[in-house]
Amino acid sequence: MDPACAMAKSEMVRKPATLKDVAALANVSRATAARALNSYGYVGDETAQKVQAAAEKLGYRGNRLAQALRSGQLPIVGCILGDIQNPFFARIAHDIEVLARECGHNLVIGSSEEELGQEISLLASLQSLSIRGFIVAPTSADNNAHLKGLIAENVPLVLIDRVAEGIDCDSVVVDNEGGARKAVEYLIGMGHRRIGLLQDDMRIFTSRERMSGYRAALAAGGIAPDDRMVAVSQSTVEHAVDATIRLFSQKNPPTALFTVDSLMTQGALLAFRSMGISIPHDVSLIGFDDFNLATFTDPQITVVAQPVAEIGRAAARLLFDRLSGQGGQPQKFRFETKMIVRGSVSRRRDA
Amino acid sequence: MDPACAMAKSEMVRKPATLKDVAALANVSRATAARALNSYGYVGDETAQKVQAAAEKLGYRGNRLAQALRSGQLPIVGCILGDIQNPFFARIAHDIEVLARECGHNLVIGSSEEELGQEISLLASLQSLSIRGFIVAPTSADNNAHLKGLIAENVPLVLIDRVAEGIDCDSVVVDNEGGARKAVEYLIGMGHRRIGLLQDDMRIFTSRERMSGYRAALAAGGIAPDDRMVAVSQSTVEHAVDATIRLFSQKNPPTALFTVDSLMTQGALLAFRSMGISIPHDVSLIGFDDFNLATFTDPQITVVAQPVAEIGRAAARLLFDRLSGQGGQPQKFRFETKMIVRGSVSRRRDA
DNA sequence: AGACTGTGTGAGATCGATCTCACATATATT
DNA sequence: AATATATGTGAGATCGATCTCACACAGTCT
Repeated sequence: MDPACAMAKSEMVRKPATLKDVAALANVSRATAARALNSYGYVGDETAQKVQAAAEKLGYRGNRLAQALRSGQLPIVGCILGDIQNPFFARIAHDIEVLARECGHNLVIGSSEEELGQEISLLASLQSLSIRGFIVAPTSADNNAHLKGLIAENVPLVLIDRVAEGIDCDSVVVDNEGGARKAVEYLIGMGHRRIGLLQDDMRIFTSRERMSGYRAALAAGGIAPDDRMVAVSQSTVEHAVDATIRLFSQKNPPTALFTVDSLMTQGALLAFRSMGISIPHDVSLIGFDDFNLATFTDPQITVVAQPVAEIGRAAARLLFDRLSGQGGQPQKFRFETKMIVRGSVSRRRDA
Repeated sequence: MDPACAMAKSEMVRKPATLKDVAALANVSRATAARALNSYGYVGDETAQKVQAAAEKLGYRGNRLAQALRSGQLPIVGCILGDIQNPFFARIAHDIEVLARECGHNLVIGSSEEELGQEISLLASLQSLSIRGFIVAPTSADNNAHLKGLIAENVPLVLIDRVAEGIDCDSVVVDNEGGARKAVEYLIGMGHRRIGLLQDDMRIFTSRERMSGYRAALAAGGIAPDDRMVAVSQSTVEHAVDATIRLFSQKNPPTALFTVDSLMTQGALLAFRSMGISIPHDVSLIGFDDFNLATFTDPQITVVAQPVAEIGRAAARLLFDRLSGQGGQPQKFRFETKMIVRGSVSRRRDA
């Protein structure tokens, strides 16, 4: 009556072969089979061949779970980023995955969605897997007991894109403050004085640093900071559109805008278009983080570019160095940014 | 002398607490502790509380590896896609991760980079993890013994974006042929007769289907297929640039181009710009798969959009339905595409 | 011959959680 | 009082791979 039952005898779930099966087929003990397959200790030539043949025949493929339980380590690394849909993180995730594969590891990925709670529970869940190490872009710069916990348990951790207070471990970030400062100084040099900032949540490390670069440049240019010039948004195109519209709907809107990441830059572009504001005629724009789209618009968008191709690789390299037992002081990389001048900033004569 | 040794006594690797530790602290057996924590079988109230307290105190967090070894299943699903950097796949990966998390699972991600070998070894490596199920965008439509192997071992598998010959399992794809056909018919309706196709490797399922829609539309329009109108490229912006340049450097270039994915569409855009070819004046363009950039260009690009927000969720839903024991015939979803007419196609009077 | 070393092998413990079973008690039913 | 049933608990097996240890035999050296 039930076809699944009819199938039961012939075609039922073919379980993967275990070492015991191999040993039985080769007429040796499990211990000997293990020695033959992992080539350690003494094994007779003939025996070794028998075991190899048996393993071959059964399609034996070890059980990494059992191995990991014994050794205490699963050859997997975890990676917790803000959002894989952000091309910046997508690139990083990709590079990490490639390097992990080269090192015989797999990659578990999780999005914190910039929520601390999510980051914590994700981390806990991965930690209980005896995962070997983590690469994390922490959501919060301050609130990081969970990261301290990792370090206390001696699990290798590399922070990426952002560092966290009181966490002493390997890290790879860029010079956010310097990059932001360069950008804003450039705007000031072009005659702008009412310079807007479209920034992300201040919990986030990069947002803080970029904000601080913005402030430093203003100060150096003798411009008083003005809260009306600053809008806060989440890092999505949609939120950035709204924030930009708010910022530019006031009486005395900025003459230039600095956006702290590429999704926000895109949001600003959309907002300007919908408001009929033209770049660079009506307003100048410069964004942190380069992105494909930046060269497709007219005019092309001037940006502060990060060495995105190096960040993921550098972080993965650091992690696998630790995993291979290298000790020593934590290494802290800070990459330089590079301003790419295109056409979205114009000189301002009045002001 | 060695600071690491000095540290050894006080601050050495704090191993996570095991059930045994909890049981010892609560003065009960492991069995009872397990019952108390997982609430099954009979446990005295007082005992249960003691155990809870002990677990709390030690920060006990079960070892998923050990649990998985016993149960035979690790609460992780695997996902093998072409390339997370492609926004289409990034979106899918993100949606799958979210749903996996809701179902108490983690996500292991791998890029096949469209290489069959990579796909096979990645799959083998994940299979030996006793991973519970897979979502795969198979590189090759024909060569799929590894997928058959999965099914033989009764590991739930959902194919996404592409199906594979002779593999009978759940799948989620879009109507590639219909979408491509609509696009090309639209071009024909606008008076074009020399219609170029920029396509991906023919191993790939979507590429085949889109090609076939292209051919069908030509045939229906009474246009003889012409190999000189077809260029093959890998699915990256860079390769697409080259291919487009080749295609449009010939004597009688196409008057319209249909590109089979968004990265190729971007490549074509760059190529046209570098060649001084203007859209839609000199050439009309329509791409498969919508993308952010499409609305930022001038003119905006007409595309055949896929319901990208539904694909990942649908696939994950299918997978978790299987994991929760639902049997029955494989379900095969095929989503409709939708043409979004923007400004990159112009009517052609001559021809 | 007796004491070595060098090879080869298997029995059994281990990793941590879970589950079955047997064995206690306590309460309820005849 | 005798039997049944409900409740609570622990000893030990299990998942699969690996590693320690003990043991067996070969050949070598005094």
